[in-house]
Amino acid sequence: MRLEKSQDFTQLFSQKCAEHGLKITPQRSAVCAELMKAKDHPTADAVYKRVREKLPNISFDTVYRTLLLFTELGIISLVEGYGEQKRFEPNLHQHHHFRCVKCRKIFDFESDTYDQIAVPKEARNYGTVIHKRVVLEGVCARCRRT
Amino acid sequence: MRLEKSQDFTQLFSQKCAEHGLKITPQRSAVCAELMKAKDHPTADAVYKRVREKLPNISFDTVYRTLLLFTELGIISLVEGYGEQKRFEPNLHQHHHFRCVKCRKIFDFESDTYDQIAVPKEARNYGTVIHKRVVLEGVCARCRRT
DNA sequence: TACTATATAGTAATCATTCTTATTTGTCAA
DNA sequence: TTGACAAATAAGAATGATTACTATATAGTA
Ligand SMILES: [Mn+2]
Ligand SMILES: [Mn+2]
Ligand SMILES: [Zn+2]
Ligand SMILES: [Zn+2]
Repeated sequence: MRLEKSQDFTQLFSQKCAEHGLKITPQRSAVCAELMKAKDHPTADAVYKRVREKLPNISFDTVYRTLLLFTELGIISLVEGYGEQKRFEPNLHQHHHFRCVKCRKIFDFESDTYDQIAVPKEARNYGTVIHKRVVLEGVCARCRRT
Repeated sequence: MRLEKSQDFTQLFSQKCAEHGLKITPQRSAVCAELMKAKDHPTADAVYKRVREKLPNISFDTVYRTLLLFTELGIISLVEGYGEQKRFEPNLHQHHHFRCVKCRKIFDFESDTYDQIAVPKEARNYGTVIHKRVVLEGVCARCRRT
């Protein structure tokens, strides 16, 4: 039985909180709910704006801390960038990215071929590989048109 | 005839400056010289400290602006990071990275196999791919020991 | 050499991120 | 159900990287 993505997320959240003795607060639940819905790779500020629709009194600090906490717990992760604002990755499934160099949007795609690429000896000598990710950079269809 | 890497760099620098009508100043030359020597992926501050050995009066601002200028001109590029300080990439040759999640060092390696991986249709639909890069993340040999 | 657009140094402003502190709240044992 | 208390929050200040400003200096050119 494959869990729904949303159940997946909420479960992971509760489980990780329990594991680490962390409290389940309305703020954390709200951030979790927003991440669950997110189809993009939002900045902390973007998440803050979205969560405020539900919890108008939540502070930016709490959202930010919560995002870092979730990253720490492995509920989400960080997307590689170029020294700009942090962008968060709510998509837990192994996947790869197409990045538009103009509008900076990041598109997800999955590829068994990419997942299975062998690690060259030269790289293996550097250390133990935990994640493999392919980054494709270019100009997205929308930006190409303009 | 294959150019030496250093000639490569200096030539590219002069050529790009000429192309864009930019002046060749001692500051720019010094930054260029440091980048040429760099074996790592230095931050702006690291470059600043190194250049000051040669030009004690150079300002951080000038170094920073010069690094951004060089990036713009394609003499160097930026390394993908996680919302920390910008790190610059003086290695122009097509290559890939092993990143240590503990010490944050970034190791270069080359791989024809990686260079030639095909772009999946799903990714092609997003836009035109310009660069392909594989990012391997893990724990480097040194950090594994401790 | 003299001219002029460009570049620089020094410094201030901005913006993301992190820290501090007083107050509030979730959890749990009684 | 209640009270104690560790943990979490809001608000705002501090930090640190990045960017903008401006008076002065200089590379390139005739
Ligand atoms: Mn993604
Ligand atoms: Mn590199
Ligand atoms: Zn785009
Ligand atoms: Zn390491």
